[in-house]
Amino acid sequence: MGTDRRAAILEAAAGVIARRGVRGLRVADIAADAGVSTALVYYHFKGRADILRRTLELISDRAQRYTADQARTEVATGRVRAARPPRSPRRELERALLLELQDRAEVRENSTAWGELCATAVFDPELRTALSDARLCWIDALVETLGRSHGNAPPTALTAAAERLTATLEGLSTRWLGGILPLPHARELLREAVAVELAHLRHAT
Amino acid sequence: MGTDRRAAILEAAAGVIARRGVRGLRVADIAADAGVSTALVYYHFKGRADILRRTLELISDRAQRYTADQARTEVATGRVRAARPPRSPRRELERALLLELQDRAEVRENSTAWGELCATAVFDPELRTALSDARLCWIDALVETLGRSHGNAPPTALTAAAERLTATLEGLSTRWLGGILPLPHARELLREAVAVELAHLRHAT
DNA sequence: CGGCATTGACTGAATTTTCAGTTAGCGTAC
DNA sequence: GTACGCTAACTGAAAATTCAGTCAATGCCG
Repeated sequence: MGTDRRAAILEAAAGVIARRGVRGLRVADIAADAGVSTALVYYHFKGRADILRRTLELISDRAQRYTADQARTEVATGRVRAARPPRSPRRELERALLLELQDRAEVRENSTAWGELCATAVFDPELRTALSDARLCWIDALVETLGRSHGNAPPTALTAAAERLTATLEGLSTRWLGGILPLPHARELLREAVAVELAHLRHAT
Repeated sequence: MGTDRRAAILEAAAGVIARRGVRGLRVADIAADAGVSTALVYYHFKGRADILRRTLELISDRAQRYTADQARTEVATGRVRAARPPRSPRRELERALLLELQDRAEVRENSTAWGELCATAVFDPELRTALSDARLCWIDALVETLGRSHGNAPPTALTAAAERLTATLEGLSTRWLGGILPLPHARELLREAVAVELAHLRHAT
């Protein structure tokens, strides 16, 4: 276990992807970024494709961690100070989604890499399945959150809302990362999207 | 003006991008696809990067053309048979957006290439500006459509709705092309998104 | 008209660059 | 002494880009 070099290589890969994109990802760059020889990369990984796959896992784990941290925090505080007023469903939903629209380096990197991997997956069936799973999981989580506040709405309506919200989030994220939509504006649009969808759910009940 | 070879090369480039992605774009492929020597590609264009830029222009022109054709058709028929009942604002908006979600080869190709170029633009400032213009133009068109039916809503609300709808469309399109969202479902989600946003606009007035 | 110069479109065959992937071996800890 | 973590230097193939010229058309002078 003396080696965290392997992990460093993956971190570096995520960084390079965020900086130059999957298209611009060269094994030599990863190595340089990790302060390591290219040969070591091949010592630890099967090849470029393998690195990509593992990096996807890293990215998706990180995203998982965001939301997990979030949930854990809520539960913990909920338990400790039971007197805290329950967060409104709207707030809860907003927070869950806005986690992906923050100006923290980690988030930005993650979002960029995610976008790249989505784009790459269009032409790479192997990435596709993994990505598909991740997205379904993400949608399920949202549906669950929605269900807690609008459990009486038909399940298909909940799913549709979750699908639209994640799609909207991805679209906004692309624009943000593409530099044509300032972060605050993106966040505002997303908040409104949540409000709009929730209003619709209430009306549909 | 005797040469449409140059245009053929760009058409071919769009096709190759849609088929293999920007990363899989080889100049030799473009040439082969256009039935031309690779050298000719360099005769007409400065290099790979130049081709990419010009192809983005082509793609965005094509998208423009869709909507222009659409608008022209509406105006024309409106003039000729004035008795035709006016299309409901919702229908009009739906049609404009659903144009990008069709199973026609031309549309699929254009959407795929568009997605690829968006993804590329995140890392290429030169592409970025062009893309930004195209998107603003697209949003303006939507705002205008929205304004015709909800002119009394505050302009910022119209813009926000248009921004959200285009973002949602792009997100759905990505999923469709990525093969994780069947086309009919994507279309249904988009139709609902329109309904949801319009309801919100009405309420906000 | 008919020959000659010029030019733009175009090509096949190099040349150069770029990268993923390999090899041979060094140090060191056990 | 051997297994492990690691590197410098290399290879081979795939692509990008350039070169040296062909060909067909156009203009122009006599």
